[in-house]
Amino acid sequence: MSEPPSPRPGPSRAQAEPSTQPASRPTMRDVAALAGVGLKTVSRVVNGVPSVAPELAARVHTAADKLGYRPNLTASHLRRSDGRTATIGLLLEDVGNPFSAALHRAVEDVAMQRGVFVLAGSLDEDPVRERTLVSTLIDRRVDGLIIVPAGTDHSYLIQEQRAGTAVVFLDRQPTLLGADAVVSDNRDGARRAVSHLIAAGHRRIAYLGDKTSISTASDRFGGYLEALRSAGLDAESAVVRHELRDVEIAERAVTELVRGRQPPTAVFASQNLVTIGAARALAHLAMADRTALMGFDDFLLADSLRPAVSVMAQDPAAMGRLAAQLLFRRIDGDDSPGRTYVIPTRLVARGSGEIPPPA
Amino acid sequence: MSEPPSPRPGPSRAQAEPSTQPASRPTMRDVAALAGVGLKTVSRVVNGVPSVAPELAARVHTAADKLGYRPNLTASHLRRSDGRTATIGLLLEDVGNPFSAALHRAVEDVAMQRGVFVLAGSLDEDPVRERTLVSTLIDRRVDGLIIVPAGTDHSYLIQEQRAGTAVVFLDRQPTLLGADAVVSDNRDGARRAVSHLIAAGHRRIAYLGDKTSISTASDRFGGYLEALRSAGLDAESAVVRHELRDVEIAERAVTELVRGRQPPTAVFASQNLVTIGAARALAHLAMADRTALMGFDDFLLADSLRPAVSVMAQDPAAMGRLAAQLLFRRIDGDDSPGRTYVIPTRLVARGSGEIPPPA
DNA sequence: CTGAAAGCGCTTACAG
DNA sequence: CTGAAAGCGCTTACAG
Repeated sequence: MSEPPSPRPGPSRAQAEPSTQPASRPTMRDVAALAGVGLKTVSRVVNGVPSVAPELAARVHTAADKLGYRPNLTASHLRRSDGRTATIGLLLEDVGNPFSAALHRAVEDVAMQRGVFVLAGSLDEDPVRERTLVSTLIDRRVDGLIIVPAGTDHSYLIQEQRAGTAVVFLDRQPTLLGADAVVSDNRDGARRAVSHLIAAGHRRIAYLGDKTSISTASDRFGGYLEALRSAGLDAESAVVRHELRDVEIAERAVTELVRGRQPPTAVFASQNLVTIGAARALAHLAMADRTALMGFDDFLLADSLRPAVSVMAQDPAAMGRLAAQLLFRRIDGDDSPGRTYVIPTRLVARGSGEIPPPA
Repeated sequence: MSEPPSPRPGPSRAQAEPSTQPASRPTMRDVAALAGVGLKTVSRVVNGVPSVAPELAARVHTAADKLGYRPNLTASHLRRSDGRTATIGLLLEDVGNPFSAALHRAVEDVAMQRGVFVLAGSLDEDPVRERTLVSTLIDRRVDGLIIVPAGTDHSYLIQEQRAGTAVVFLDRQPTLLGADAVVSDNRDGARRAVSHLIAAGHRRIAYLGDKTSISTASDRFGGYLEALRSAGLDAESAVVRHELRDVEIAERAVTELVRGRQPPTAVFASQNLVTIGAARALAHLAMADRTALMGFDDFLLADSLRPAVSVMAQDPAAMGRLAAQLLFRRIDGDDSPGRTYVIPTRLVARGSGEIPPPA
């Protein structure tokens, strides 16, 4: 209970001026008063308008520094004629997952170049959360919105577009709404991945995927089926497992399949976590060198596993960058019809996808 | 050149009302006029104040729906007596890297519970960028700031704290500033990791680390030295490599060391990317089963490499959560002296760290 | 070149 | 319970 070094006023001060109430920030008026100039002159100096007498400008700067003045951007945005907040919203699946994080960084880089900040949020595949977060971002008057959608009805955004809020979809297409979208070539990428396995001689190729309500998952499944059909394989009796949401579930699914009566000789995993689960299951069963594995979407350390995992790599940096560029084009006034931009995937052969079927 | 379905007025319209100018959003005044009530009544209804006659409230709701009214939160924040924007700033090393992304998600979860949004930015270890981004976040009047600092002088934040902006440091301590900080037990964690290697019988233990200007790196180096000394090992002649910023550089450094005249029997890597580089180098040299490896900070798939990589795991979720909780405590008025909170690390033995030295 | 008035969309403080 | 006036911190539109 030692006495603090600085003097502590009694409770009477706490009532008149509670200690939780910090000193408020100086405003332009304060600066103007101290500098002995008009409010508008301070505004000009702060905004770098050149037509101010050097002597006045100097006085303003001195006063501003003395008071520790910082302009209030939210007030300035409110009054500005363009009504811009220099803020965009970015709704991702989960800011903490690697794919979302890569998208985020790419968007940030484009936005920061324009002095625009990013309000990011995680949707966790929840359509209700999508609508809630879109709503509060609109209420904050973001200039635009980049959305990796969780829902399957985006007609609620029509009025927002009309009201002047730019909207771009990322990774997944909008539904019931015309808007720009940037997506991977999910269907074709999956088709090429599976064709790669077929070319190595495989006939029993299992599909392991996420829930089909996610459009990318169903597109990739479509590509899988297409590859089977165009090779004359029986797509009807193919081994298919949907709804694999995480590593453990995927691992169990693969373990079951491989231990089953007619184990697949190759596995196509439609997504990162599923690929990792599959690799893990094959390793545990000591089948990793005998069962081929192709994953959709690359991941860190895929090249360090044994065998190294072959994938159809997406390009999240290119996707995020393009989405941001499209958004700013819209914000700058482009009102052409919404378009979908497809970013190609790339086959990365590392070993697991090149394992031949048993002779 | 086909005619668009909707009528297109000529250039005269384009001048009076350019097509890039979207319809502006309705305001409270518009709603009040349509509902035939006062402005303040609309405000009450929008803010859920109960003392409004049900009949009036219904008229307001009808009018608001009809116009597609959305409240302008930035205007409301500007006028509100507490001056809060319900926004916090989060400055990370890089929103795209896994550790930063995990911190981000944890902060988001705490913030969203309070209806607070997060403006995130990447500093890329650049002190200038730190000051620039802090400045613009202050100008946007964020309620608080969570910073993974890049700089080594934070005295510039003293006036911001005084002006009422809450500041919490994350992962690294502030310098020349009193503020809350949430950090891992870097020094002690490193000491325990290296002691773990010593207990396995190692005497030549290499240190591989990031640049020493990063406080966490120097703390971990300190723990490494402490472990050597307390085991009576010669810290002076220890094999030490700093400035390893990425996987490739670390990989080269380890390759050189292991091929050298007195190769280490164990390696302590102070950071994720360095650990991965070390694992990769040992694998390529076919020394992974003969050279022990301990990393600081866990990473995805560490358990799937062969041998699986032992680490001192940090808890980014707990770190981010606590930082956010502390920030909101400050925002709510806590003005006690800044404190440092240390989150313990946990030794995860997976194999690589338990390899004994050659007999 | 400079500044007083009006207003961005809302809440506060105050009458009725 | 309801609303007209004033004002948050700034920019716009307009005089001087």
